Amino acid sequence: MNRPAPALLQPRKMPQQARSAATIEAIYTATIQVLLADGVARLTTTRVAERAGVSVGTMYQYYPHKQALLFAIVERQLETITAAMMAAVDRLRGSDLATIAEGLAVAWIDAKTADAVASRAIYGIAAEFDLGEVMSRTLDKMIEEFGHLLALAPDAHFADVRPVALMLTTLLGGSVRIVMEVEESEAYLECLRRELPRACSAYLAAAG
Amino acid sequence: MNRPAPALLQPRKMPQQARSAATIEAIYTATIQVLLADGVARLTTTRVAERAGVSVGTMYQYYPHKQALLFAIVERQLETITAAMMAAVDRLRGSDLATIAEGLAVAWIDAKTADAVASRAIYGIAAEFDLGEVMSRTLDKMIEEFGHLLALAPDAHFADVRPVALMLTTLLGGSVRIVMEVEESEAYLECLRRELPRACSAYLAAAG
DNA sequence: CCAATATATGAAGGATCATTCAGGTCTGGA
DNA sequence: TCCAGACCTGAATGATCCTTCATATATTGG
Repeated sequence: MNRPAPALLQPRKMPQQARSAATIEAIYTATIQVLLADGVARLTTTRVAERAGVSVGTMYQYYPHKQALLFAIVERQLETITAAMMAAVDRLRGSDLATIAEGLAVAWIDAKTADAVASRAIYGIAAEFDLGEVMSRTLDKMIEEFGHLLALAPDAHFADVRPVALMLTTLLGGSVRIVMEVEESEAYLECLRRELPRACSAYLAAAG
Repeated sequence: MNRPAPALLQPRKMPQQARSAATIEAIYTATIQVLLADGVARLTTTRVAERAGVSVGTMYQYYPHKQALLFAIVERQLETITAAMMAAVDRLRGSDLATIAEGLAVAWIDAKTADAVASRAIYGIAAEFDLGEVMSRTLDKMIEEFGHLLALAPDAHFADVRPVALMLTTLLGGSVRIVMEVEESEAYLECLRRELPRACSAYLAAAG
């Protein structure tokens, strides 16, 4: 399971008929459901297939192994999050520090909670096999974008934006992550929604 | 693997001779090593036993199942971290906000990196089976202690310390977590060491 | 030195699971 | 309508792994 083979990680073939597209979608949903209901350790190719109302063989038509399936799921989720954040960045270009901090924090929490179910499920996979590389890439892209955004803020001048952008990214990523790991998340999340923007804002002000 | 049975999670018996104490220690070390070298998915009772220079049967004399072993490891690690933080709290009692923020951040990073190897390995287990409850308990204790500490700070008065303590805990826990998840952690960690205290300090100042 | 007890061994049982493949069914275009 | 290729099926295979237990060795108090 660990240390994915470099090759063969991509889907085996692309759907050409409507029917197979539906199948793939069903597999995606089923995987997340199983992940949530039973956890990573109980995520079985058979179980996923069953839940998706599909035969195991069908799964293997699209994914060369279980790893590839999991990997695809993670990738898709990361893309969704990234897209949401890039949109927020665009929206915030030229704003002052406080607005940026608030905007990014809110966008991040929203993106994560909008699909909290999937997000939480994904975290389960993360440890299962080497996602360090994909995660790194995603984080790096965010750090870079955040950096540009900060450099454009009219009310601050950073000697070096990179560490600040990095820290900001870490603050966002980390706090949401912790919340999702804990059981009774509701009240917790409520609190985060109020405090995280404040924390980000305070940090940027101090760093600028 | 998931959803641990409520009972039987504790070690099966305590060592009574020096020899078995050594065995248990060997098993502990071996587990962490295997965890790091091969990942959770490849953590096998046999593999651990082999690495520990012990037979599988011996393992089962102390732990009723693999789960119990993993659970014990996590618990031990959490205790270490908690102890370090409680010590820091004691040391910081009565200090001003900036000192508290700085002190806690540094203590946290130190505690985590001192045993980065174990910590990183532990994160791998966390997703494997339901640690939400243990984690929650640990976090809650920290939040409470941090709360007391903040309430005693001479240079600030909080209407409600709890959300602030919670956010502080989240900031610490989350950022370190992210760093450990990423690949090229060294430079990253370096940055965190400088920025995290600043972020915490800024947040506390803004909240007080 | 001798039980009595603690500790260690590791082959074998039984279960689960990823993956394959030979043979079906469905769909879209000609 | 028909067929080529897309798509689906699911029992069988082979591998891996957790856990047990009958047996063997070590330690300690007497």
